[in-house]
Amino acid sequence: MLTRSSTELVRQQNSALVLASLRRLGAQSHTELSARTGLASATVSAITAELERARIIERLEHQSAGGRGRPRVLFSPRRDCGYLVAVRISSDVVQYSLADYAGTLIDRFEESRQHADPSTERFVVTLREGLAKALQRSALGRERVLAVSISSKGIVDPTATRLLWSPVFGTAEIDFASVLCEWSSVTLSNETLLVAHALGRRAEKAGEGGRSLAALSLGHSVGLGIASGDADGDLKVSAPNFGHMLHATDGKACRCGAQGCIEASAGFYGILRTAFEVPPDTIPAKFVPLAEMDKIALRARQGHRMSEYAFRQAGLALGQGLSRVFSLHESMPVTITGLGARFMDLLSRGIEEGLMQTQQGRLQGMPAITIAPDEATLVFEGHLDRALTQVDRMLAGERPVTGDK
Amino acid sequence: MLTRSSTELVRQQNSALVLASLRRLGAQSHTELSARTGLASATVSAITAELERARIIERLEHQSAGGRGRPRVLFSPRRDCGYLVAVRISSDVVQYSLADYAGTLIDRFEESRQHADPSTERFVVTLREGLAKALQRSALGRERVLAVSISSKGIVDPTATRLLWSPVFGTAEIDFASVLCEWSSVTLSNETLLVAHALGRRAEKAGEGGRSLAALSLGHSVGLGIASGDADGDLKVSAPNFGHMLHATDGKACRCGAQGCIEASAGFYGILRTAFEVPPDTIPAKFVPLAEMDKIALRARQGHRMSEYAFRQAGLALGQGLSRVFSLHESMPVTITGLGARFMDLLSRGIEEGLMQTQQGRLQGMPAITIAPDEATLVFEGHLDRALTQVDRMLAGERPVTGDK
DNA sequence: CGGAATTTTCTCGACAGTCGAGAAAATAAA
DNA sequence: TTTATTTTCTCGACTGTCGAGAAAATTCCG
Repeated sequence: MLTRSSTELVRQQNSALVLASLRRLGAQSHTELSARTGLASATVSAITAELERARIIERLEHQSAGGRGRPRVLFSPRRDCGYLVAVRISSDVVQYSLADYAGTLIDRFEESRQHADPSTERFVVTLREGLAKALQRSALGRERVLAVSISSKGIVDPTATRLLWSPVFGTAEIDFASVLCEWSSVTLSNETLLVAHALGRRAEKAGEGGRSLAALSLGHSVGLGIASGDADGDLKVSAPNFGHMLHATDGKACRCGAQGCIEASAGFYGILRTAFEVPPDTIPAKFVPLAEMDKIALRARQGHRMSEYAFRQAGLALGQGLSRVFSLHESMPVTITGLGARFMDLLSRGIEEGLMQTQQGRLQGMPAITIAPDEATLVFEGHLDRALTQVDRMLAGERPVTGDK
Repeated sequence: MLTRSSTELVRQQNSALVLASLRRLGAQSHTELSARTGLASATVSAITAELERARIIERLEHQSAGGRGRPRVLFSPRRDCGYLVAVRISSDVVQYSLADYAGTLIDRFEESRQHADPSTERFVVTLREGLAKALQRSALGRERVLAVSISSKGIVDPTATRLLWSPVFGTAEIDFASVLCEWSSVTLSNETLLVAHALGRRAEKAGEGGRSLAALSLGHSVGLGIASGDADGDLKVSAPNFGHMLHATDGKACRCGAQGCIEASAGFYGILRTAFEVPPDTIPAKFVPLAEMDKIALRARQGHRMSEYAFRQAGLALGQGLSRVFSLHESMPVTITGLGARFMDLLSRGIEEGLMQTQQGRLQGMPAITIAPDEATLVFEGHLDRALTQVDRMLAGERPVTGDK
């Protein structure tokens, strides 16, 4: 059943529309806003006036650039209107980034995690300390932070607050919303979902909106994010549990406890295991140093058979996995990120082989595959856009102070 | 980017809301509508008045049942307000059903298709003839038909008009919207998607809305539909290309031309091939009579090893495939329909085995599996609900005749 | 049989929002 | 200084929702 609608909702929607346009495309004048959003000029006036009164946007005094006629006055979101903290949890380190409402990075620092103790209680304590530190370093009050956006590898529940499974904490769940209840808006996202989100936005900006795309992150673990423009032109993203989807019943042990996962063949430890001819049922190493992987890759490039084979098998697992994903969605271009992207020369043959084995592969041909080495940038972009979009909606939803004139 | 909103859209949305409520839950009074939709009484008045003026709904004179106070007057959609034709294309027959706006079946007939000629041009001609016949049998004009809903097994493009691949026509595409351009609203849906849609509505009515569910149709081919309630409580359905998702690189030839598809193991021809120990690369039979399958099943139940094995392998393919789907979405209950549902006793062991091999299976346990033998009913229900929901939106969108008073 | 109680439906005025048109403002060019 | 041009702002018309209370239709009860 649909939900009921009312005139206030209309204003809320349109305010958010204006706000999002300003934030995504930068400062814009009255007329530009009107053209971009499709709203009548009068409506834009009403909305900007309200947002200005609420001190959410401000007018930049005129940039009297050429042309005759009355000069445009540009509106722009006030950067000090609020702040957001992005927290990126990875296996060895937790990175905190503070950004303002305009999306510019203000402060960033990292806290290393001790591998020895994967207790969630301990982690939550250090997380709170980290957030407190972020506030303190920039001398901000907690009420100035409008959103906390957390990311981790692993499985996130649909409400985007609970971490159901992760390589770091295993099945020990963490409900970030309740654990950080004193913070205003807490969301948790899968890391590769953020990458897909950022790539989707970039494609949108480049005028290729609406098409689906996939982000594949290769490293110690394997992650997939899918972004597709929905009917309203809104960006829909999802993060399937790709790394632990069944690849083959080959008995390769995965660190998740199951066997035959894609990661057991295509994660760093899976490649290492095959290259060194370790029995497939061996419990995988917790962590494989990148230098070790580089050595294997070097040997493979020099023609060492088993190393070459290991990468080829990894590629095959990825290719077949992608073909299965495409069967369930549709064929789409793939962008590869993560530490493992540097091995694409060794992986690509297997990937192609795996992709072309299915009906979907034959019907639609090989998808475009590109490499994006700057995963960290993409993750941060994703954090920003998701959190700020939410903030937009929140700010647009707040009714103006009545009687303030 | 979101889309702009306006007051007229609000009315449209709320009208559709009222209309959908009337159609789904039957005749309702003013107050019931107000409570159900959350709209103010005055708003309901305005909307019902408008719909009544447009001759889309009518008031049933009072059912003065018990209770004191002014008796309620029930509104109900006018059944003669419009009609819809549902066309179900299957491998050997095309079924036409004519229903009125209240969803009651008025006429139904079938036209057999000649197997010999799978040309799409010929088919389109007979399709038009079939539709004309449906009109003529009930003495209706074409303008009275508000929607034509077509279903087939196979892959449908996202705009729901083009058939991209089907077991009947292969890769010969048909764009039903352009081929039937003289009909008002033509939509094409995958058959199992309709089943999932109908099951989703049933679950919604039973108060189990919001949860995802999957429909698995077993027969000559294998189809999957997924229904899940989205954020607005609206029903989202999709039909992944499950039958031709890669199962294993076992070299079993599929009729789609690829190898190792789920259908090559779990479709009727796949089971037959294994049971009779035909080489796996044999081009599969076009059609396997149900009696033949029953014979194999009988032998399997009597302990014949190879027949038993064939069903078990089929189950395994299904179970592993489902586990992969669950990895990409989430674990969800499965309803099994189609001719093959009668073999569930033979399939279930393999299905369970396949499902429990993955992380997802372990984390979330075995999904509930139920059997729904009445696939035809479910398909028709799906046709009705999807088409009528669309009609609701269309009727609600039409502005009233001005000056008609 | 008539009035009170009760429940439902309808109506009216207030309020919120969008839109188009045209007035007002601000600048460059003539 | 005037005119042309472009942008921004303002006003009135229109549409929509909502709450409150009037009006309608029925049962209950003396």
